[in-house]
Amino acid sequence: MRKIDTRRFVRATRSTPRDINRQIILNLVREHQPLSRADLARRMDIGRGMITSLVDELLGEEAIYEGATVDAPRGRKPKMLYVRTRDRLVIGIDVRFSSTYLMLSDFSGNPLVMEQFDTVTDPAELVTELASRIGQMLANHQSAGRCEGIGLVVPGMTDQRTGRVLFAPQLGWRDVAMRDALSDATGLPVQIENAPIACALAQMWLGQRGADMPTDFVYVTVSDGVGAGIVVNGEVVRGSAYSAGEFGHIPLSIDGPRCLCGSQGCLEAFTSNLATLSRYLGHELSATGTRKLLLESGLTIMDVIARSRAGEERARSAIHETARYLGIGLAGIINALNPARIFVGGEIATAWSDVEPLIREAIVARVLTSAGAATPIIPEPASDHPRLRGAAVLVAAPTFAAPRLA
Amino acid sequence: MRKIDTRRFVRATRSTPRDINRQIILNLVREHQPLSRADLARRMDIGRGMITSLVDELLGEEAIYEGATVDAPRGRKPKMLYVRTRDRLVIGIDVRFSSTYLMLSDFSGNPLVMEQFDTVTDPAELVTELASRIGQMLANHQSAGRCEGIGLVVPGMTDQRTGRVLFAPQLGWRDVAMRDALSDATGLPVQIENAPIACALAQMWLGQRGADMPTDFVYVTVSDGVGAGIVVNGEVVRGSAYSAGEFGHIPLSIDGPRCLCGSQGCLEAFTSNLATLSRYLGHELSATGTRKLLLESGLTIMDVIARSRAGEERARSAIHETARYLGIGLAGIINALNPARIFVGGEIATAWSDVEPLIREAIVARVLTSAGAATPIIPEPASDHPRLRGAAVLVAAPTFAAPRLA
DNA sequence: CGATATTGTACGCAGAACGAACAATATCGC
DNA sequence: GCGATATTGTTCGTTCTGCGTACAATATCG
Repeated sequence: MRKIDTRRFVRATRSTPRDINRQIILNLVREHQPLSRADLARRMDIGRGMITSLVDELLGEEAIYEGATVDAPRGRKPKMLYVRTRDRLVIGIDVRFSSTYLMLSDFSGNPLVMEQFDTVTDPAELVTELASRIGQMLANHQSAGRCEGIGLVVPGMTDQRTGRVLFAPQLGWRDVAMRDALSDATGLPVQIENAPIACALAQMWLGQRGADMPTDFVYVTVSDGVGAGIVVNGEVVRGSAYSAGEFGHIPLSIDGPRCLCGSQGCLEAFTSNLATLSRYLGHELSATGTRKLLLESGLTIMDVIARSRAGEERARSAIHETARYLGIGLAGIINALNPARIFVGGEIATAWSDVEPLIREAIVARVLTSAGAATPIIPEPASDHPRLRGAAVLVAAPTFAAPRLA
Repeated sequence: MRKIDTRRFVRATRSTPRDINRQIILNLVREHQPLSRADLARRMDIGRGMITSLVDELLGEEAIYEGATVDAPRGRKPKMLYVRTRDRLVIGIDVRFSSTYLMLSDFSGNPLVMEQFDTVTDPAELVTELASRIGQMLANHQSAGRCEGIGLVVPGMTDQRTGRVLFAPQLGWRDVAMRDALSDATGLPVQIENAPIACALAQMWLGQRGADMPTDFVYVTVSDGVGAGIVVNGEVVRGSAYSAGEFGHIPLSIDGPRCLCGSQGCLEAFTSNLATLSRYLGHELSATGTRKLLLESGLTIMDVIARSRAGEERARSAIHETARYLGIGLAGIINALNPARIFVGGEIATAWSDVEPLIREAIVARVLTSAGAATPIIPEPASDHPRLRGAAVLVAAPTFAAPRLA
């Protein structure tokens, strides 16, 4: 039950039903392909004539294509329909603290090439570097299809409307007009998005087909910081000032360790990779000190995970403590939002069999309802490149999204 | 950008544009009345002919009515349109731990009568008592209009679909089919809802007209428990198992005081009325002990607030500590969801001038962004009867809601 | 080889948006 | 006082499009 916003509603016109049904067909084909026209008519409870007309429109726009006629037990054999994704290309970009990742993929997020280079933190220089690499990449794969846009994922708050990065502490960016800069440099449309939200979008649009993706879920990313992409009622939560999902800074223990944000006892101060590392090193977390120490020791979170698996007690205990605190944080999410699923991304996903029981234990101890305590927690390894897949979705999804109405 | 759910979509038919535009007109009149047909045509960017046709339909259904023709500086004088709410009645019911409140109101939530009686915790007996009182109430006000339904608000988790109260700890209810029982006993349609969500709905539909109600806000209720009604993208968050909004049980301090839920250091264990009272009494919070103690002493939270305002130091400090912890909890909400506003309901709203600075201080200390730290926190006194207004909305709002589509 | 089943297309009807013309009702300039 | 102008609300013909029916195409089965 939604209230109509009387200041910015979208009224219906004569072509509204057509737009809606066209989009439904497109999505049905996308998720249940191959489908014949008759299949669509049955699923939509509509005449086959109507389907013919709408499918012709989609075929004309080359949004879908007709495959081979297929065998049937009786009667005329149907011609199957498929969405056209293979030759519609997207550039996905994932800017991270140390490295920037670049991917050329199709509309389904299947990668054609991937590149990686050291992040240039100056925005103008980064745009130049990106534009040159993108030009090269597209030139090398001209035959694969036409590139329809660029999806740029940054570790920070973004404003979709203006295309600006509002604040990205890891890169030292504040109010940078990245979308227009990159768009001007490449001549391609650019979409920008915050990393955890991009991961959530990737799950929403590219998550396991067949099984149904719920309309309420949360994607928690644990890396240098801790963030969340929240999906409620099938839509992403951006917040009124684009800062929703800063999940790392909910309080866990008000007189806990000092957090890099300046506050105290934030979830992030217990469970971020930096927190785990400083716990392992027996060192207090601090903005300058910890990074310096890590740079000197050359130690990464993957090392600690490896040592833990190899049986080193100190590493094991550092990881386990992180898991316990993460479980407490997830319990808070479950009590507050009751999502159908929680995805956990980041390096900790590679040690899942070790940490999962501890996370679950903390959840069971703190979640009010038994249904909530059983919420599936699903790890997503970095090898799936969720951020880059999310970047691709930024460009591809608007084609398939429901029309905004009323 | 919403993804279409390919399993339960709603396809458009020939009458879909009409349904949508009809509903937009209804809402425009509701929120900006009085409006003429020509006003509507301008606001909707549509021909006046179309408006005539749609308005005739609404007039036929008696959803709106035509008022007097009004003066204009030039030309033909317009006939103004108004929504019909005065003679469409609703029974609102608010079941609480000790008392149950009953209200007969119109579709705008304006009360005609209010009653109050001691809560009967046995569901069957309560239904009998309610049915008898409702029958009497409607008989006494037959001339005021027709009653179109009952809105029932309970302190616990509810399932809209089946009309069952899943769990209401204060009443000791578990899986009780309240909707059907009350509907059978009264012959009226019944809607049930959880208390904080009902308060949020009341704000959404009946909040200050003129000023625009944001599409993202949170209503936090602080009474015996602490709960939240969350509104995101203009829709209420119910959660995948109907348990969203249990905000009282997010962790504040993992080795804090024991909470009645069995866990430790929940927000509720710091800021509920029971927590404040036991802090004032210098007593530890416990499920049986605290209630017993309060029953013996006869002390209520309003007493403590009164003593605090009168200058009693121990009361002042108990209230102030509650305010500080509440601020930390609200900071967590702001970091996680970034709502445009937060409403705070419950007895603490009556001491707002005392607690507001402390709440704000805690928020400023813990919220990441300056925009977030400035989030308006708005108290709503119990005298506004938010739960009962929410109950009325449960029945009235579906008439005005946007049609579900795609 | 006709009966039956199924897919996809063609076509006529009807519902509704759209736009233009028109009737109703007022003020203003002269 | 009267025509020019402005504004509101209605009517009506056009056009788009959903919807149902009929039909063509294509296959299997008895």
